Amino acid sequence: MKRSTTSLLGHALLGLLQQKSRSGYDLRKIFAETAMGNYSSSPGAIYPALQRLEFDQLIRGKVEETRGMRRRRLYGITDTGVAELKMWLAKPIQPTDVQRGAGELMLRFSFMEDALGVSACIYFLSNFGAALEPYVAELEAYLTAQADTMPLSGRLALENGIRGYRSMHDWTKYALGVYRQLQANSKTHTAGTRKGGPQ
Amino acid sequence: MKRSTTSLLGHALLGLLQQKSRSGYDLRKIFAETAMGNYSSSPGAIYPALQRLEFDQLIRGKVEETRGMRRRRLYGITDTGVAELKMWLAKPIQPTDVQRGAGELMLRFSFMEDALGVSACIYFLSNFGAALEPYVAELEAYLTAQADTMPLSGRLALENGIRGYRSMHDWTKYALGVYRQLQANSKTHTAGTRKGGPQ
DNA sequence: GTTGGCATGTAATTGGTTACATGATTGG
DNA sequence: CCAATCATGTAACCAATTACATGCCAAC
Repeated sequence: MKRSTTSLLGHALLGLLQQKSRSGYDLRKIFAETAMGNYSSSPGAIYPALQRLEFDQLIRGKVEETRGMRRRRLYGITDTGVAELKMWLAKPIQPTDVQRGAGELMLRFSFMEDALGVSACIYFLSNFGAALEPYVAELEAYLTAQADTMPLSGRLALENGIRGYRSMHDWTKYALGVYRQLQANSKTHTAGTRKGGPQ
Repeated sequence: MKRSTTSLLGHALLGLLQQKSRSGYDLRKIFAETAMGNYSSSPGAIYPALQRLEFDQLIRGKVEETRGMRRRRLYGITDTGVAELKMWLAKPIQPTDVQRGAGELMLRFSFMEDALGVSACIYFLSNFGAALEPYVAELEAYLTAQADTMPLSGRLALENGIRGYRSMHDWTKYALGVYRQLQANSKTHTAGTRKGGPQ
């Protein structure tokens, strides 16, 4: 057993463990109860994934004894794990990433600020927007070209896709604005306004 | 080998084969080149899936000889296949369907008109909208409750999700309008305007 | 003292990814 | 004839789903 690659779920776990140490159960609850509902959450997925990450030395588990609690294994990220996470986060955006629904890109973005900082987020967002534009254009071209050969429900489904990607594109602009303002603020008053900003 | 369940890819193939008979290569091209890019398209996925469908008698393949073309196996859907497809399309919408990103729901909708007719589409769209509303509300509640405990990029990612679902909700209303109008038209002039409608 | 939720795991099966292999046919 | 593309497949590997199993601790 040599192991080397890390799956999408593995990276999601890495990202969460970089925020703070957690147990497998904590992680399952996050996937089950929070807005990250689009990931597995079943024990048969989480625990093996954690074992793989630990085998690869990306995380390390310690049985959290004492404290009157049930025995639970707390996982923390290692330096190697942080490095792997950063590499994953910093990967350039490929066209296929956006074709496949952009779910992985959004996951990466949600961990990005803590791991890579604000300027990396800005860079990512502008690349993301630039990747969305031609893709939306392509979908629209396909729609106008093929509209009369496809069934109405197929056409409407495609229109939904276009709307979704356009909304995502709008969002990149909005998020860029938020980050640019945050960057400007941190330059004017040298230290203040971490977390929250104006209103 | 008994087989009985059909995967998502299998249902996508069934839906496409219900429109018309196609070869494995045709199907691969559709996944690779059209807006259905969020499905596999690799030969290692398509051909085994077709074999499973044929084993289950949901489709039937015939080598299309003659015609000066290379040998290719044309698959057509069977009556059993149509029945399975209709069952899948008619399944009630579960909350998990929308949490998981609604991709499967949109796939079902895109095949729905041909297989189940306009009134089924209307029924589906109104249920879809009804399922989206509380989910959007839940996400928004989570955002306002947790906004200050999450990193900014996480918060923004969540906002993107909310925007996406809201756009989908708007779309269900738009699509409902299109179908209602189509239904009204087909009642006034008893026969006309199949495929295309006004304009 | 037993029910129910916390917490961790494993085994069987299945399906997808990647990569490779092969042949036929058309176009230059 | 050679390259590209059409067209179909297979094999190794891996990860996720489902379902099951277990054991602790708290509360009633």
